[in-house]
Amino acid sequence: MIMKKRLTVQKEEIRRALEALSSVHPTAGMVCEKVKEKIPGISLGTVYRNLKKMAESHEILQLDVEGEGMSRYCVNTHSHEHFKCLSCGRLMDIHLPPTFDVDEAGRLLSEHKIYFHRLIFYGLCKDCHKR
Amino acid sequence: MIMKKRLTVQKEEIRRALEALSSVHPTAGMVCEKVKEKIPGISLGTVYRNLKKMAESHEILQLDVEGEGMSRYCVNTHSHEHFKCLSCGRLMDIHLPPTFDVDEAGRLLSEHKIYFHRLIFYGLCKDCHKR
DNA sequence: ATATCTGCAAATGGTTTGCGGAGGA
DNA sequence: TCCTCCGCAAACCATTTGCAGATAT
Repeated sequence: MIMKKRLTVQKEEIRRALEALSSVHPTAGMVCEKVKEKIPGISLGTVYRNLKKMAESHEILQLDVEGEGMSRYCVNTHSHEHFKCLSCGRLMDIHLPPTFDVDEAGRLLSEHKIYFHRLIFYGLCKDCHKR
Repeated sequence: MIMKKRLTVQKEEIRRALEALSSVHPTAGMVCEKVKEKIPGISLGTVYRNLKKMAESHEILQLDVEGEGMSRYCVNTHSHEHFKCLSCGRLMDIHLPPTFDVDEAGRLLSEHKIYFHRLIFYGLCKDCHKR
């Protein structure tokens, strides 16, 4: 049972939107709005379907932030962590040094086979903290 | 505007259920079923309302595991991390050594004020890995 | 006494899905 | 042509909420 993947303009634009919005870590709805600039007729269902496939194939990250009722998506698959500001609500990237290997620490401290992790910090961002 | 808290049997039993089910990291529905053994008439709405308050006041942890459509709850507020087995689906505790200070690493590597974090590892648990 | 809490049931809202038609290979 | 993908709209389902009565203090 071979499942051939097709390249559609919708899929391309969804990826493009994810990249354009990467700094805000968009939700499915935000991605859909962005794609509408190019494809006004795009449907939210299509966006969800594609995001789900991309997340399952590890092309993108799906982030479930505590307290938010919806998922955010991240095109940056390079190892990095996230920070959520409890004041302004922004979700930002944080890069830990390679010497601080989270997965490796988990492997050393448990007998499980660890594939990947999700780490989100919560607090006040630099800007909100100053005020 | 003072909001006085009342002690109700529902609240007590919800906490008791959370403790009894702590090893499985129960969902709201599971907590409700457990409480029904003592209070058959308990409503799911009451369970949700209490869990939400407890999570907001940091009495318990609310865990949003990737791919699961619902929250899990954790009474253990001592510092620890979680591991989700992608095969059997179990969510387990992992204890990292105090020397591996996740929050401190975040503070050092960013200019944000970090209050807490959520870290979940994904992979194959010891049992599933053996098979 | 009275303000909070509960049970009930309806509403909410993000996400999924069935279907018939469109379109990529 | 064939089969996957799309748009549409309804369905799903975890969670929230309005209301009237119950209850803790």
